Amino acid sequence: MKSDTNDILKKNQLSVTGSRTAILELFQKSNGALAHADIEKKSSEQFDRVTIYRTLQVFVEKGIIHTIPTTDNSVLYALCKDNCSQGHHNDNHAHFICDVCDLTYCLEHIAIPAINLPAGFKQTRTDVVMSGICKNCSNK
Amino acid sequence: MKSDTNDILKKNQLSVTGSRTAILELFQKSNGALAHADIEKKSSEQFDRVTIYRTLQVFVEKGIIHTIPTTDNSVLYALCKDNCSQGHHNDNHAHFICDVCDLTYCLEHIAIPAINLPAGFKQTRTDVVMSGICKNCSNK
DNA sequence: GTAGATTTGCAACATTGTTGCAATATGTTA
DNA sequence: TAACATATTGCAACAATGTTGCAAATCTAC
Ligand SMILES: [Mn+2]
Ligand SMILES: [Mn+2]
Ligand SMILES: [Zn+2]
Ligand SMILES: [Zn+2]
Repeated sequence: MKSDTNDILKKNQLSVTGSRTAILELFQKSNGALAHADIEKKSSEQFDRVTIYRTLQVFVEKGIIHTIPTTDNSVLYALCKDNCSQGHHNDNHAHFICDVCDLTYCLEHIAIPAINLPAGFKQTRTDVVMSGICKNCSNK
Repeated sequence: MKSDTNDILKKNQLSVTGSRTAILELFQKSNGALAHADIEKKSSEQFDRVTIYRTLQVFVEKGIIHTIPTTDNSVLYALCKDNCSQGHHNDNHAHFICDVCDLTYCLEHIAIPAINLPAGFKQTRTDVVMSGICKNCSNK
């Protein structure tokens, strides 16, 4: 795990630091997406808030994590599993946010369907975010 | 226009007040979606910030406006044109956010395609948000 | 017009995000 | 390994955004 995060950071020309390693591990351990606030809580007392902001920013730029839009003034982040790279994200999968447990899933296997835009519009990114009740919460 | 907003408010069992009428008119005049901050600027000196928060909240609950998720810690709002009602939104169209002019379009004519979820997941809402360059900005 | 209910503005506060800068940690080279 | 140059971090100060309680003002129904 440690050497894993190490590799990821080096591959992206980032120096290996305590906070970057820890935050990256948090994402690897987590089974869903994380909000800034989640990271702040899960790694509390460890890093400054500002460091978390900056780390997330760098990770997004480098294509290590991607963002997920929400309707509640928060942004979620999740590990990129496709081959994303500096300034070029490639994760065109859908996302699912459970209204019950609040877990956010990357639906890696659900590709985003092509959508016909009106003439003149050029799309560079498409987000599909569904919400409802997840598998776990349905079976209860 | 005035009587228009009047009707909308009454139809939704809301008392007709200055701020509600003004904010509703703002949406009607606007050709795109509005963020809370936009409304604050466009109606500055008129209403308290808190009133705007509460008005938007009520409008969403009543199905007068709908939300659009973004990846920048803000939520956008736009008039519902379909027949939405109290607690039951019906606007399943896609949205487009222009990276250049920052205008957000409701693509009323672009229905959201059905997406096959993994077994156990039950979807109640789907947001499709595209970004790129809009028609206007392409032609320049 | 009045009474009762709703809405508003204000104040106070909490949370979230940004910036500059000095101290520290990291990677590199000798 | 030690020293250097560079990148990262933490802190402080600040800005922006969001929330709550409550009294004053406004609205609706009668
Ligand atoms: Mn994802
Ligand atoms: Mn819309
Ligand atoms: Zn769930
Ligand atoms: Zn544009």
